[in-house]
Amino acid sequence: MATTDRPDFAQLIPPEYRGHLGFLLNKAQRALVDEIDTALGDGLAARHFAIVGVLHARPGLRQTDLAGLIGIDRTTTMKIVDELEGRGMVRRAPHAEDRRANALELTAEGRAWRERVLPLLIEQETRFLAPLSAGERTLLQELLLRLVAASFDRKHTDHHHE
Amino acid sequence: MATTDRPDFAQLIPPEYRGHLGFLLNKAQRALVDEIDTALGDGLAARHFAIVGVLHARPGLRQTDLAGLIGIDRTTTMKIVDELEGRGMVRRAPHAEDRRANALELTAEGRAWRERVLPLLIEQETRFLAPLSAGERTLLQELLLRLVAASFDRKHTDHHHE
DNA sequence: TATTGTTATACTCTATAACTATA
DNA sequence: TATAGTTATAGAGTATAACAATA
Repeated sequence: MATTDRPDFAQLIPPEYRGHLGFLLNKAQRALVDEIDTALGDGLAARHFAIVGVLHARPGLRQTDLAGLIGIDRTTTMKIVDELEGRGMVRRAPHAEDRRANALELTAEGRAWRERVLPLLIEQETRFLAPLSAGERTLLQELLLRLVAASFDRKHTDHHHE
Repeated sequence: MATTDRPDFAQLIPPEYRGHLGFLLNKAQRALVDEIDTALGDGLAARHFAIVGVLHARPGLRQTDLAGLIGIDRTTTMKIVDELEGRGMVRRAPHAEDRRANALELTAEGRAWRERVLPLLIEQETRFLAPLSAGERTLLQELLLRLVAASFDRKHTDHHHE
């Protein structure tokens, strides 16, 4: 149904790994992110776009909240925000209610970059998902969402008796 | 259908990311690998088990072939094989037909470790996949396999005219 | 006391470059 | 010339520990 005029490239994957979930998740994730990073170019990566996307939806977010939202450490967030600020895409404004905190905002340039690369990323994701039908794409997303939500559950439900 | 006696933990995932494939793949992969690494303990990780599993199925494999099989660089393979050899689980035997090459083999201890941890890993994967029905698990695996195979295809089909 | 941003530091995973011994 | 293993090194990506300012 997909590339029937070619050899079956699933054969490139060793049989021992075809059912190995960790392997498949790892390869799928790296392939997608690598392709996105290549499409973005210019030293900017999927990670940068992720933050720009969040700030577009939630302007004024604190750095710590941003870190919690995307599930990485505050100090890791620092570095990415530094890079975005260095390119003039993000501004660290003083927070109105807490003088310790930064209120993160997109600059006009940050918004423009987002508008510019959004079609590229959609095209990239479309190409990556091309082997699946529309229904399968939705399904894949839903299945992954349930797995991730359950793992969040396990992690956040602190087992104090350990 | 899954944990109906609890709040919906999908809410922990920011709405901006619920449909973000890269985010979901990333979190799913890290959650699974982290849980496996914790279950294994003792400084051994999913990566070590992956190599032991391959050598169990294909004794006498060269290091370079092993690297190609699991899709990581030779030099990365070196380190993991070093660690396994240091624990007496893998032996670098001389290759019968090529004096440059190593023929990698599991030792008795390597086989014993594999037998010992295999149930742990199955239990871990079962727990991770618990939110999905049996049919959904098979489907997830199949969808991921098709995506990974297609990305291998794109990578191995060299575009000489670039 | 606790939290925000920050810095310094370290650890993991991965790859590139170059060496050596074979082929 | 090319390849297998190896070593040294460097780059991402991530986290922990500790500090100053503020809560």
